[in-house]
Amino acid sequence: MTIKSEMLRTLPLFSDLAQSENALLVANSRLKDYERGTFLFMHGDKIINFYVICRGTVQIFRETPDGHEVTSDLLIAGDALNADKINTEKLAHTKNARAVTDVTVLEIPISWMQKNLSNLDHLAAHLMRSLSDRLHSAQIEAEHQSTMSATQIVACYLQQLCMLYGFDPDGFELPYSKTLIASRLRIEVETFSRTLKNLRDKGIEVNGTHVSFTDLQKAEQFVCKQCSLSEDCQVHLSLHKANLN
Amino acid sequence: MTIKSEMLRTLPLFSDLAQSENALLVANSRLKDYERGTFLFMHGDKIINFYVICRGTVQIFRETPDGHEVTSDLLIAGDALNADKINTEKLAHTKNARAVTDVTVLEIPISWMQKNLSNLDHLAAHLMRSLSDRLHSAQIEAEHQSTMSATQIVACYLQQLCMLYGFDPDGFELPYSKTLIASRLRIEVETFSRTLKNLRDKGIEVNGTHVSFTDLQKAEQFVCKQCSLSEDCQVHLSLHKANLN
DNA sequence: CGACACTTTGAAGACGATCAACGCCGGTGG
DNA sequence: CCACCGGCGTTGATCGTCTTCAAAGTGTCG
Repeated sequence: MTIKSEMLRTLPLFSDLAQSENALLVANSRLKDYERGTFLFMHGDKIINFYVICRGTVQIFRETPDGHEVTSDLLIAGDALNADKINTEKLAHTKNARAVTDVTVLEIPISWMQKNLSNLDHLAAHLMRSLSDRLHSAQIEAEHQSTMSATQIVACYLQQLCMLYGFDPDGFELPYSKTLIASRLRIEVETFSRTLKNLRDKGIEVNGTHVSFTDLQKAEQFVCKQCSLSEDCQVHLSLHKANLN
Repeated sequence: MTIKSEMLRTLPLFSDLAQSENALLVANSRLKDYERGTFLFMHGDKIINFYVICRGTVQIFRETPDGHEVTSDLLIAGDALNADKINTEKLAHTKNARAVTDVTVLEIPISWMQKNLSNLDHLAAHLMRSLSDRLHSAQIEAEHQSTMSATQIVACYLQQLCMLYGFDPDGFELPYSKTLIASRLRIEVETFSRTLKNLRDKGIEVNGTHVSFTDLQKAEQFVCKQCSLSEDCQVHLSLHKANLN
């Protein structure tokens, strides 16, 4: 039980909760593992749980009528899932959530959240914060999609990846398959592959799964300002470094 | 003072607030008019207020380096503005907000919101709901941008317009200039203009500013499912009808 | 070894952006 | 009253970029 309580405290979402709040959460949640490839939920399933990812990566995606897979998000440790379902009348999921790697999540019944959120001041604030952040990123991304070239989008993503995951700019390995990344960026694998060549001129070298920023300054000025560094990834960073052990 | 109190109650965001909450809000907010073309705030301005639109339309937009104007949102009566700024450390706006028509807004200091939100249970819940909804639309839109053709996007928008604004599908006038709509949809005016021709085959007739759905069934199956009707526009609808008088 | 998923490369095609020109107003000023 | 202008909308032609289709190379795992 104490393990769980400690686990909760390492999650940014629950970091500074009052003793009582923490205890309540511990009592009303459970840690669960999902094996690589298994589904947390599928399109059409009843909306039951709110999740916080503790370990691994979860892919949120939809299938288009023609059987094509469109991923709308890749969630990592520290991210909340279904936060936007707490205040809604929707009963069924419209997307699928699948474990990309082996995954550990904290599950909390949405119904419980709905009833008790007003008693959990700090948590409510964190959730709002989380929603705001996510909304912000969504808007930035939308702007990118319509403003920047595929090459710029990829450059931007690689840079974000590096910051958010705490990788070394001088050299790191892509955490996902190129197919998955391309899908996440809403471009075709072929296009993605081709952009990597163009990026060499922009100070970003990619060979196989190995990425390195060879000319940070040149890379910096190629991607948009908004993406170069944000403050709020620090929480994630510490969490990830803990997981790297 | 009672007028303002009544005004508050007509806003979905504040509809079912407790007497005490309502009173608090009345005391800490003010109604303000903005003339067509004036700015509520500009890029770089300090973030001061949370707004709720009571009348008119507000355009949220950014200027790209090359002087091009990219609108990220068009807000109408009932919509909240800056809800995502309540839980943030950001100090300055990154976008502009301009009155498209003469506008009335309710202004509430963000700093006050930050301090008192935990005492306003209902309001907090509404705000979360509002954020969730907005996030949801943003995600849908992102999906659209990468999945659908310009023609489909326009069809989808026209249909949403019709529902959200409570227009008659048999015939209504576009509420904004085509330039503005195109910008909102992140396509060029020329492209927008051309899509309108294609739409005739799909059961949507547009002449000048006049729109009419001539074949609802055909139109319906041309746009995506998610856009065909959502429950939560009812609140807006009633509000708008009140404004039409 | 062979099946299969992933990645790369090439060639063709589609779609939207861009550039340029024109018609259509509504307003302004001579 | 007319001439001129600027903003808006349409249309045509061209161009660039991304998708699509096809093929072949790479790697992994049974």
